Amino acid sequence: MSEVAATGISVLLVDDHPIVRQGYRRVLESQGDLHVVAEADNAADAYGAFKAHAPDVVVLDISMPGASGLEAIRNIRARSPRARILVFTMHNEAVLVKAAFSAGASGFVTKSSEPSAVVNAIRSVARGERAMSDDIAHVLAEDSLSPTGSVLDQLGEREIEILRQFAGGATTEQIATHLNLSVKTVQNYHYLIKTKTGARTDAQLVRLAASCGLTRI
Amino acid sequence: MSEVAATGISVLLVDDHPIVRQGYRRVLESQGDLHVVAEADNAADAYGAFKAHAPDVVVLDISMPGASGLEAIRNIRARSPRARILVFTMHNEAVLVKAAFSAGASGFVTKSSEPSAVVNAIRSVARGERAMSDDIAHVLAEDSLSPTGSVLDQLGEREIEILRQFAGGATTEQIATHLNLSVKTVQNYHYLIKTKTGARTDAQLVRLAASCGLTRI
DNA sequence: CGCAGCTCGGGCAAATTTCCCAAGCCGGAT
DNA sequence: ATCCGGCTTGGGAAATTTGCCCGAGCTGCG
Repeated sequence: MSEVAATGISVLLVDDHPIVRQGYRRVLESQGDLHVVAEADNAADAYGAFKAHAPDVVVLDISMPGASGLEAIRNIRARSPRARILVFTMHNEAVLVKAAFSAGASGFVTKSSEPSAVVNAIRSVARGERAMSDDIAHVLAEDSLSPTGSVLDQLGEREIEILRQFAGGATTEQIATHLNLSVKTVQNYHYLIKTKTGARTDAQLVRLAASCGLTRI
Repeated sequence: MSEVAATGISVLLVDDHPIVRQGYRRVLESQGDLHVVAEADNAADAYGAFKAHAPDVVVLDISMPGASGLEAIRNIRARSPRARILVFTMHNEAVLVKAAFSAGASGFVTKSSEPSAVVNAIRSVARGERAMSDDIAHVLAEDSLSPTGSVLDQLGEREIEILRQFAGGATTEQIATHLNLSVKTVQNYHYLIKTKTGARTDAQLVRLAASCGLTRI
């Protein structure tokens, strides 16, 4: 860590908005110990940039067009398990946070955070620690009744199938017919899936399903 | 206008993310002729800041919690018709663009734009010209040629705002609180939106919103 | 002026969601 | 073999939401 302080921390910035990247770059560079060595504007390029520059920390917005940011996390971590990834986004849904961590993220910071909190999170992640902003800790705490891992791992096969069809736009009756179940059973699954994933609304469920690749939009 | 060039252009930044504001500030200040004289993190404070600092240009993100950014535009313009407002957001829906201009915006630039395009737009707006980024011009052009308007064209401004928040994962109560409406009204809008768009389930609504660029997954 | 459209909300029956519960089944642990 | 735990399937009842109708205020427009 002392050598980290001496060398500084190299950062790969991944965000699809050029001016936002530029702004972050300036904020980070002004810190003295943070150096943006590369940028990427989509999930696909993120891994290439990671390979090429081996940054200490990847700062990435998971709400990007094209492939999900969660995919990018898995992609990078699968091939470089020591990668440190800090998710930096405006979303603060518990399901997303859990999905990001189980995909291999080291930290999760919202854009509502103070700049100082963001740079501190980058330093924490660079040291190998987990980091999250206060608001994220709060939503996780509220949510804190499912200690189990990946969002989809806690779902059974039937639940996943029903989630897929639901997120695809099917009505409860259609799902019941497709699967030869009673409407009541499908309703119960619907409820179960929501509680298991921590989604509070159907919209969050759809977003979750989409971010896990369960459905395409 | 020559005195504008001599004095520089004063800017009020309105965005709800502190670090994003800080980033923009640095990018703009680095131009030499642009000076950020004030910031606001919500629509309600925007007018107060405008009054206090009389900036040449207001740069404002319309996707903020609380009152709609469109409200803020109308608010400022109603009391200071000479105000120059540049909308700066990640959304690129034709309906939103048209709503912003008819609310009194002088320009509309997306965050996908190059930083140079953004600063040039600020300068154009400061000169009293209309400004928009290339992608916005493109969607407006497409929109004016399309015989069958977008699904979103049949929705009112409030409906679009509520659809955006809903698709983003907000609960009915959260939306009601954000927009200072009764829960009942939000429920009615929810229903209206469904019937107008023909969506049968909330999931279909989310997919529709996503495919129109109203929200991102 | 009148009409149309948007915004905002009340009302009320019907439907759905939210929880709690039970039973059958199956695989693994004891 | 037996028990435990998890998955699957559904019933039931209270709480909430939806579906649809309504009116009122406001604004812009012919």
